[in-house]
Amino acid sequence: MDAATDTRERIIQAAEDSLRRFGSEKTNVVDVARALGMSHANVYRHFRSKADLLDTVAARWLHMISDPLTEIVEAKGDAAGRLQRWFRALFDTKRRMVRNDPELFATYHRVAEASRSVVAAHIAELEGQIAHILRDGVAAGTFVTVDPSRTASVLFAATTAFHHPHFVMARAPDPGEADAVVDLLIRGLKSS
Amino acid sequence: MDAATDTRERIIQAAEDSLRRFGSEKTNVVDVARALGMSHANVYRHFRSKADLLDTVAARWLHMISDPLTEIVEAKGDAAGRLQRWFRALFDTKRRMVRNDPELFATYHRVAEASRSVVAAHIAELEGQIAHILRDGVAAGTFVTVDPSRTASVLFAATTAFHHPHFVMARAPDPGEADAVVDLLIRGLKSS
DNA sequence: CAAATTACAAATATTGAAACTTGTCACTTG
DNA sequence: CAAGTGACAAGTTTCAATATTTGTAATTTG
Repeated sequence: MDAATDTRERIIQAAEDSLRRFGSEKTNVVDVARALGMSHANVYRHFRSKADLLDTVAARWLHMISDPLTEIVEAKGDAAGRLQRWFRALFDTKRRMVRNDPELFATYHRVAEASRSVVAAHIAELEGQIAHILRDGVAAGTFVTVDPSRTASVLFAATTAFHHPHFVMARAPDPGEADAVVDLLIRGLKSS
Repeated sequence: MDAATDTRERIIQAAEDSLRRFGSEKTNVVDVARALGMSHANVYRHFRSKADLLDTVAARWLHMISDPLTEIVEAKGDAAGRLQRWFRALFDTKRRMVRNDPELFATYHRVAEASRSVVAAHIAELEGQIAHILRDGVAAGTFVTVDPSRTASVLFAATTAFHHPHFVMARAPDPGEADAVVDLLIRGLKSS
């Protein structure tokens, strides 16, 4: 890792610290720089803007959600079962994050919301994972799907109430109901 | 209609006027009273609090959404088709309201959000309507549902992205995708 | 006497001057 | 000369004083 990359990394971590300790409202470039003993102008040598820095932080946070799910996507065997496990894992991660530290979750949600393109990439990543499982299921004859990519976004939309931060924060969603929705959707995917 | 009921009605309408013209932030009891040429203390003879008045206004607005749907609920014939039409009508009403006057929709949404119990009653009303169609479908052998009431709330949750004000306001939902979700759910309801 | 009012306390919101934050640029340093 | 700094303009936020709003109670009116 060269010096510039290291400094960049330290700025990102200082920003994460600031978000964790003071929240998104009170996080500013001057304080992040001061925590590292550098001038705030130097931060602007490594990031084009405050938004650029926060986009980077948001992207990392969202990867903490999507990365562990790849294990389920790449597993072998029954596509329907994997789809069910994938959704359960997603819902469970969100619920756990909110329960562990609601403040921090709300902070990161606010930061992510401000980065429309970062969120779009995250959703594309998740829908890509669903599509992957669907393709397996279609190949194995489990699902009747014609267009896995389109169906992935249909499934993602149909489970909004159980993974969207807005709802996970407002009222911890009922896992039983989440299972019932996923079961109903999977039954639909299996039926001709 | 007696005099007290009439005054109550005029206050409700003045509050609606104020919300339409000035928004929820700038609507206050003093101005509503002034618009009617009465003292604000008199408003408190007819409503226990400002929240009570706004709850009443919110309930009316929500009834403009749920009431027209009863026609579909009470129609005869194919339950699956009625369920599809019911959801289409709901999504379409929301999308139309937002498109016609986004400001006013956002205003009423904010007012309704402040009245948790009024929103809960609205959701219960809508889920009751779905359950009614489901019972017809189960009776006719179209659906395999065991518990219409529970399944109604499952369907309502699975279509959140297409009827929840938050999403309808943020990005006008794609009607094609909404149809795809409802189709998939109905296929699930039909399959054993 | 039901409907409404005036007058008031407590909570909340507005406002504008002062302080802070973002972003840039010419300049310094190892 | 790549990495960093100090000083600054423009935009935004904060804070305390001021004003408004909510809700109550004693009193008036048709």
